[in-house]
Amino acid sequence: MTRQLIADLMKSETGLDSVVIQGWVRTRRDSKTFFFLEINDGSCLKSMQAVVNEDAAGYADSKGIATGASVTVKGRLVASQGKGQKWEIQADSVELVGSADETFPLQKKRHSNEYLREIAHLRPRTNFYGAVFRIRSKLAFAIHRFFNDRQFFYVHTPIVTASDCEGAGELFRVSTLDPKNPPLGEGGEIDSSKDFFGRSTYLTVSGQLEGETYASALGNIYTFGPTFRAENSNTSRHASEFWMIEPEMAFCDLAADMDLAEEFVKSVIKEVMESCADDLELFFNFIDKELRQRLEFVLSRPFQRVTYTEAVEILQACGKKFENKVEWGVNLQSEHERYLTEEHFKSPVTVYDYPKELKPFYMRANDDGKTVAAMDVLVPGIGEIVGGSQREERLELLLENMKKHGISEKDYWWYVDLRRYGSMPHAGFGLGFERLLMFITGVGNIRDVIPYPRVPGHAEF
RNA sequence: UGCCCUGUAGCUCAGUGGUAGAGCAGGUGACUGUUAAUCACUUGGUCGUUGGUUCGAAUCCAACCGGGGCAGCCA
Repeated sequence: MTRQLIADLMKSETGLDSVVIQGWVRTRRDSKTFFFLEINDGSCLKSMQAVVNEDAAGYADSKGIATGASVTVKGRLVASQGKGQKWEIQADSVELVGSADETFPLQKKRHSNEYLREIAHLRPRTNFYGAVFRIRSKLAFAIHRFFNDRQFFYVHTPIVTASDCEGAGELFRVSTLDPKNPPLGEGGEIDSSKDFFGRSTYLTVSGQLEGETYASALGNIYTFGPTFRAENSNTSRHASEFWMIEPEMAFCDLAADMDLAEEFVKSVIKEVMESCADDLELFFNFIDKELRQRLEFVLSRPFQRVTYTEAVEILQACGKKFENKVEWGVNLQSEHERYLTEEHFKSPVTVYDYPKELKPFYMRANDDGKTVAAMDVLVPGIGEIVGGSQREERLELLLENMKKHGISEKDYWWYVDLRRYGSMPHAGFGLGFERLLMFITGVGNIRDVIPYPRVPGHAEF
């Protein structure tokens, strides 16, 4: 007899004569001749209450069945006499599978997220983290479905890469050289040609450039995989290892790119709200009282859309004191982005057409000579969740840009080739998976939505 | 990387210069339906570390270590 999932039993229309559940004891309440067990098997937020009378098999040996232990309970699914649950199991037998002694760190009370991070191997056994990671799974699936439904192809871009991409932040080096005795070149520098790949390699910071090559063949593609940034960022929304979704569309301009980003965010939120209603209740009730309203608001209204220039004008005219001055040509700071999305528009905002000096070499120059076809989607509470652009498809302009940014044409020969052979307008964006999950759950720290978060100084587990 | 906050029992925290406390958890007992069960009793501490000030330091000061927040960088 195989175990049945509590998620399924909870939905049962009728009582059942013979059921088996296996899971972990959340709490035990003793009475003189019987006890209650609350058992969670991870299949859903709810735990199943089992009533174990003294005539149940295993009752005599049940002393070790305490919080944290794993158990098998066989019995009948019956309507509960008590309040708080529809169904409970009247146990015919109870069996201790694996005990948990009094050192088991999870107690039947609230723990701080900071404490639970230190026991990240056990925290998924709590209601909060169980819900986070069930939703994480469903969200990932919703993302694949979104693209699959629209005939996008899923491309696996490399995780080890040689492109010191975009001249952006620091990269993690990938090497098999002996750090104590690396081969040296004539100038005393490490000779990467002797390394495993015959050159310097890194963990990817983005699959975009490779994604563009596949969009230039399959049409519409997306990537969804781990991404690594070695920046010494210490904030609640940065991790050194995170997952990113990067669609890339051939024959597509910035307007359609923004349309897709907005549709994407709405669609996956809608799907998660339907498929994870129970788990989301926990966040609505205990994490953020305004969360439900905010998600429904996002679904019901179009995103606001402003150019960078308009955003600057709004910020300059709003009369609010900012720590950092707002000036055309300067990056919007967190406080500015937050003002736009949280106070001025009170909704997600897409800001587009940024000054070209602020953006990387691959973004397409606009006709005004000053801006590029870039866009960021900002959401309340988190800030930037999507960054994207239309790519520069014109060979001469791309080469010119690369020169300006000090990027070697030789290293990116294959990327430049796309502009030589059948070039076409194309666009895409990158979306931080964890940031989206934070937005949907209202969880305030990225370390609480990744099973084993990697941040500067921390790689335990 | 910069600025700020913080470290007391297994957990959450009180104690702010004069003999270390509470709730929960753990243990023992009671209880015929509990829901973070309840009730009674009970175990449990080099007050992060090192140094300094003081007759006396959990308390004041410094450094270091750990945790957190904000900013920059971005997703």
